[in-house]
Amino acid sequence: MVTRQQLAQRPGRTRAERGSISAEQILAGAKALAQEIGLDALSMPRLAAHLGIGVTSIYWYFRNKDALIAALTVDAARSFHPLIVPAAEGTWQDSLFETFTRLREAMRADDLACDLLFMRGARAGEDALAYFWPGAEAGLARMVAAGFTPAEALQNITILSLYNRGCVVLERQMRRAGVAPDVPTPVPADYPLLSAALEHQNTRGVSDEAHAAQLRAIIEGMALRLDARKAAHP
Amino acid sequence: MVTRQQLAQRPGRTRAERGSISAEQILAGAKALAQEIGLDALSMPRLAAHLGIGVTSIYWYFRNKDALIAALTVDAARSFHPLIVPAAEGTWQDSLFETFTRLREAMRADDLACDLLFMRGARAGEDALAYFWPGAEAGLARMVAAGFTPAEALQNITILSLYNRGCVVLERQMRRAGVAPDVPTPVPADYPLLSAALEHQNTRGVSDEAHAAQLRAIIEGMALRLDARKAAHP
DNA sequence: ACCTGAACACCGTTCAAGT
DNA sequence: ACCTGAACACCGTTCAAGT
Repeated sequence: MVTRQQLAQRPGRTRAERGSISAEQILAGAKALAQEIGLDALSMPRLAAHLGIGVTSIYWYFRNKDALIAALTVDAARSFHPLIVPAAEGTWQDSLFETFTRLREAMRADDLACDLLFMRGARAGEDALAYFWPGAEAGLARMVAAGFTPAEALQNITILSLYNRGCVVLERQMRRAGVAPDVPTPVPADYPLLSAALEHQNTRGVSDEAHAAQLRAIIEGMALRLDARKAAHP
Repeated sequence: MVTRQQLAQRPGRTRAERGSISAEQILAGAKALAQEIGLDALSMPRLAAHLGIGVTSIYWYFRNKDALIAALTVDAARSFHPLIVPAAEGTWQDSLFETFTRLREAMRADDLACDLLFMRGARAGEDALAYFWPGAEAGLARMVAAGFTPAEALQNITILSLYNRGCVVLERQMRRAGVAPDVPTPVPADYPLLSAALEHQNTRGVSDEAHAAQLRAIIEGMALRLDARKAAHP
């Protein structure tokens, strides 16, 4: 047990010089510490100790803890924007598949970003949203070239985004709860269809194979709908 | 400002009689209080004051706050299980559409359940999962009768569940952040496709119309995939 | 067996003060 | 202008005690 007084009076802690602290440093320290101990465990005293400064010094750069979290959220959103750019080659189907596979993988590898962007976190803000536009526009262009209207193309992106968000949130919850993803769900024999279907699937997460298959199924459905519309109104 | 001492020493507060407190009462009080002030603001002292008992009395019935939250989560999961039952009549498409429309509406009307089941919350536990099985089995049966394999049918349900979860989480986040859902997203003119598509859509939530259209699009894609497979392997 | 307050180690934030 | 500790109202939890 380390009390707050002990933290502040740690040997080797001297008063920080004027100008020796910056908002960027605090933010970087908060990010590193949150990645280490988890967003829930991040506290102002812990952060101050991590940075070797007084607790209240943080308040000169961030109005309160919410403002600090908001800044972390914007940072997380920004770090994901390069992932939105669709591949230069291939069909619109492949492009969507790759983009959303990449996004899920990145999210799964970054619990902090997950928590900030999807779980408890604040919004990233309009400015962070702007980072996503170039990639989204390029993705839309692909689909419009294939025959979708802009509204249909955006609907496709929205569906895949929301599906992916659902995946990411479910997986994050399971990880947080410490549930092993590959343990099969036991189903009583009263439910023959469920039993049959769950033999090679489970409810505690989405395996890479299942995610890939589901993405492909959704995208194939979009392609078939486009074909059907083209056939109806040639 | 009401201090903890003042809470405990409120006039009219007498020592509760033996057997006058029950786990059910505490749970009901916690649920009501959390619905009123929000899950984040729920604290043991606040709950005790709400129930008119001493703070530490809660600990006789629940090992700690996590256990209390877990019980709330199971309760929330259980209250949703009647919503899973598919309608008795109509196509499998209509049945899926109605079920997931109903679920989203119920979730949007219940912030507490949202927070417990999807956001920060713990898992509901395997026993709560069992409540979903009868409805899921009935839904699977519909689709299998239409020609899907059990695995395909479960994939369909999974896709819609994850899509819906994504919707619900996004909407909860916007509500929490106090963002008005119908304010259109401003897009600079550099992105003509996005601008065109966002004229009748927005990024701050999913309108009822958009949700309905997206559900229908996903389900129609499933139907077309089934047709295509039947045509290929008659 | 059941209910309790005192006590403890935390937390976020304000404020008056140092440099 | 920037950095600080003391102080305050919280929080979750333990513990020894009441009934």
